[in-house]
Amino acid sequence: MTVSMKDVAALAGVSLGTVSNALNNPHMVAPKTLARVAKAVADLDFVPSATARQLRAGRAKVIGLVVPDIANPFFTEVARGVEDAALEAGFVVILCNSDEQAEREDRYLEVLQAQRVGAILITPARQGLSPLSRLISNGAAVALLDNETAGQDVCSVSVDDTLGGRLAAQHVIDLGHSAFAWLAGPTDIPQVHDRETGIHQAARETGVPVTRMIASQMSVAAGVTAVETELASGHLPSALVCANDLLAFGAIRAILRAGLRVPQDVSIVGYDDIDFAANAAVPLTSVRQPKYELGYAAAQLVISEWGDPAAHSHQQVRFEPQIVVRESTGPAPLATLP
Amino acid sequence: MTVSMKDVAALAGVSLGTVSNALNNPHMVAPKTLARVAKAVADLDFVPSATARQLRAGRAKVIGLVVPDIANPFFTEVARGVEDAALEAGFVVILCNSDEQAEREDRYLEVLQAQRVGAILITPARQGLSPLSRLISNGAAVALLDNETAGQDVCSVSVDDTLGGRLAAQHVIDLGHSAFAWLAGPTDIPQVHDRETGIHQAARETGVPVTRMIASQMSVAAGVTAVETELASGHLPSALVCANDLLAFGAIRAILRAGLRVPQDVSIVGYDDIDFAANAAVPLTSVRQPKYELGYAAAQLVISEWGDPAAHSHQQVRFEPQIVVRESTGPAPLATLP
DNA sequence: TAGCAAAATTGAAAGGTTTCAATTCGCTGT
DNA sequence: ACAGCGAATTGAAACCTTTCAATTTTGCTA
Repeated sequence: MTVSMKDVAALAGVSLGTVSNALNNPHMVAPKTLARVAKAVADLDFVPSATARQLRAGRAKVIGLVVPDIANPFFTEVARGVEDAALEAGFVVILCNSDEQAEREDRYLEVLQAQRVGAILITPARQGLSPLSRLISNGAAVALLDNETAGQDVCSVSVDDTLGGRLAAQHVIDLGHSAFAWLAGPTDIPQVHDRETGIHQAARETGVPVTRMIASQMSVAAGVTAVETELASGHLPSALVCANDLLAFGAIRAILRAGLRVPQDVSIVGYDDIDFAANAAVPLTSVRQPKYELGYAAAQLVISEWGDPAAHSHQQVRFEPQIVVRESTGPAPLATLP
Repeated sequence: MTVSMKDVAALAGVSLGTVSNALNNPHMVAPKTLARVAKAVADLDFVPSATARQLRAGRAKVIGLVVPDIANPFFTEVARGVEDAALEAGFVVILCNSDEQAEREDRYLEVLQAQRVGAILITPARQGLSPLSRLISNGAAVALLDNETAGQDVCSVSVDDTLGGRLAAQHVIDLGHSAFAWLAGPTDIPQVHDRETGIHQAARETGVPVTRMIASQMSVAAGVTAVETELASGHLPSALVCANDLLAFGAIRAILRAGLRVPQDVSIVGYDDIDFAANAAVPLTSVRQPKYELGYAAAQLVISEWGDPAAHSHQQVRFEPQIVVRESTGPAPLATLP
């Protein structure tokens, strides 16, 4: 049913080893032999078994991509970058949604170990890389995605979230807002933490007060809930910086529903600059992260480590975010909100 | 470096075959032996090589998921369903974005063949399943995702797009709009075609005229462009049914930018009911597809075919869409638009 | 306690590739 | 014509499981 190298060898009238060389080291087989093998391959429609190759090699040209949630447009873009880099290098990507649950993450890491994957790209669900160490000692090239907490034992690719936080805060401060709120997500997410650090830095340096709200998740619905709660208590200042774009969209939704206008009454800043931000009903001012590039770079890193582990030295690649100003932010209103 | 069954066998003082049985057929090994093997497995931290298993079996517990674009929230949700079903059954998902390009699709199909994947879930970039036949004859279980054009040679899981189109059209007709427009995507996309069929059916049955616009892609940006062009020519009726939610968001954006209101001046209906639709600045009326369930069902189908190909008969599973009414649609305005 | 069936275990083959030491081939220079 | 040499090719081992026929052990019965 499935055609193997043996069939090719038989048809071409050469040995197994020669077929293998024709495929992988063409320079060491005579041109006429090469042609015969090529013809046999074509005639039989032969595609070598990656499985067998991997068994021999001990590790697979496979990248395990472990992300909290592929439904988050940020990770979707990252995944595209990873996938493109992988395809170019003949790697394949296994998709693993951890849902931020350590248990599910562990499950996947075990699966990836069983697959003997050559590389892992992960945004860990929790601090530390202990569950990864087993994989690493088994020879997998690991890189941390958008997370550099774990230090220098592995590669990491991230965006400077502290800077991003500063940029967002500085933008509303520059617009003249005399106070603003920070809509954080779950505080145990490192990215959220770093953005908050940047925001506090900017606030402290300029003396502008910042209040803090917490959304239960990084989702539109959680943003709606958080802002509606705040509106009910009547404390919302004239500008709001959100931990990501989804929360920002939720905030806009809640504000419009309350009969207020964006940006005339409240300015909103998002974070991530997802695709949709540019064309939302109210185009969103946001901190852009080079998402695709992040994924692409991360994949290249592990692919190169895979290619020559000895020559590899772990790197911490860090991208710079930038603020993209659109219609959801504007000058501070003259009067205080009701 | 990597620990194999041989190591386990040695430590437990049994043969290879016994270890294998202990792992896969525990009922046929004596309890005390089982315990010894289990202890050795635990002590050595042994995880069996999926690669070796696959080589022996001739096919891998792997699902190749080939979609046009994982960045489209529809497919993201589908992917989640596929992934969950896969994980439960001990399968792994390889992510393949075809970008609707036949060439890239072919590339991936070859990769999947090399991997000897046991199953393929695909939304084909073009009609017919000729490029798939090789995979099928190699024993892969194939199911068509959201596409049933190819007939009865394979399983398929889809949503009744014709019905969906009818529902969308009927909704605006019920609201009293005396005419409406259909914003289609690329006409060679089967789903778009079927939705259009449903729309025409409803229009014909009720005698309400429908005009047709075409967006170059199924994206927000393309929606903006298409509607702005139409607005410039001044022909936009008071209701607009869009081929998917992204186009609908683009339409809303263009309409708001033109100084019109949604739904007071123009009602907008989307299609897919992506996550974001419920919480957009203007919550979107949309035709809901059971996306997650679609993916989950499709994965179960191929997994079951994989498990017992002989007992399997190809099925065409078809889900029913339903319309979800939100704030982007309202009664027809009394006056004609300027 | 011999004899037997059932239960448990073993050992070797197979699956498709890569690798590498060993062999053969084709020439060159003498 | 032939030694010597590099180039091309071969054959077998190794990678890690699963499978299954063959063998050994166990637990009974007569």
